[in-house]
Amino acid sequence: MTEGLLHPSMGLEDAVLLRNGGDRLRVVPDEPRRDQHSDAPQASCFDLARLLDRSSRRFSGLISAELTRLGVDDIGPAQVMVLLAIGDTELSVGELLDRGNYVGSNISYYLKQLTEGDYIARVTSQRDKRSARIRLTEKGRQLCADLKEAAKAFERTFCVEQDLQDLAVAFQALHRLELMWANAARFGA
Amino acid sequence: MTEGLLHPSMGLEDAVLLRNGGDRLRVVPDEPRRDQHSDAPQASCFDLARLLDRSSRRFSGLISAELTRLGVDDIGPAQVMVLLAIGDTELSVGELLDRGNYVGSNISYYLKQLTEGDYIARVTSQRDKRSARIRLTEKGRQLCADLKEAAKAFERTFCVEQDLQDLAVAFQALHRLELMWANAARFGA
DNA sequence: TAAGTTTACTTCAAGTTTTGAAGTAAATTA
DNA sequence: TAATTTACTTCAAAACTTGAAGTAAACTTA
Repeated sequence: MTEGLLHPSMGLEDAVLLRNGGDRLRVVPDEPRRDQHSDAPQASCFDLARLLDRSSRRFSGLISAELTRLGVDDIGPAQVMVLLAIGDTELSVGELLDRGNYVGSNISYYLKQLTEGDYIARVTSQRDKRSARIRLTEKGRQLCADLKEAAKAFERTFCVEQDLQDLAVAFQALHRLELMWANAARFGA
Repeated sequence: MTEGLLHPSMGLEDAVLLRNGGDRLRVVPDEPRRDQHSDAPQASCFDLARLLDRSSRRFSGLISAELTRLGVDDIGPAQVMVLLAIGDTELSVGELLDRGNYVGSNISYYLKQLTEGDYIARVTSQRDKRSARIRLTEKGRQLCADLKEAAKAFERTFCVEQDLQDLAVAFQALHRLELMWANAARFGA
């Protein structure tokens, strides 16, 4: 049933992607090119950007729904992303900033809410008293665990092996693109 | 309790992804396993979501910078996404809604600004007078063209072949994941 | 070591964007 | 012809983002 929803024709003609020693996927042309019409629409970086945008919105929607189901109503998907970014580590605001490419004042705003909601705990670092150290509270950890459980349940129900692999593939490729965009930002495109 | 953001249970070890007749990429095991250390970080869907988020922000930043460079200051990256979503076609608000998975009132808001800035033209459909038909004006088309030119210039300068392939790969895989999330939303995960 | 600079944040006040609950008007259906 | 549905738009409140201060600790330098 998924098949019907997939829209056909998109660049990237038949190809073989193979993972080499390091951590890159390579696309190599498939033996005898079957479709010569390379007018197959090639995804531009704008197409990807729109897809990123749309996917984010979609995913946020899912998280929102799950939060509602869990009876959490003092934080939204954006704050959840921050929780997930923190994960099991204890880190400084600065590190968190880097992790999510956030703006400082913005993270401060989120952290305030998360602290008020008791999802995270902050202590002033002893080493450097300017720096705040952040970590999840039990409540925060629990919420993350619940969400992960929901995600797993969802995967078990709806995902085929293929989907999980798509996830890995998308992650890898996107990760590298992001690094490139980061460089672009540094150099001033 | 919580086992971190990376859950270590998904096997994209050495593998070959190949595109079959339809439009799916498949992963098949690679001959002699080269890297045994499968501690290669495994991405969960939350990791991907965060990456999506971060990448979007990054890309928005680039667009903002480019808009500034072009002297455009009446619209931002979000509006640009809408312009790009419209592209060369003439479509109704409803179609646009689907394209970007937007919320109705939200698109209305964007369209208002884009109309005021003379980037798009809207005419009431003759067939169905409730429906507005949208298309880019010359100004809108020009802006899109300028941005695409900038993107190409950027690609020429910074991208290696690999990057372009990452783009295609990320697009494909993410596209399918998005469809899955869309289904999840329909079925109520 | 006093003075200046940088770092690591936080706060605040404007904006901007998003949401959701109406509202409007044209099409459809009963 | 009276509901109902569809295709939007509007509005106001909430959420979010930005950028310009502000604070205080750490570091540099004269």
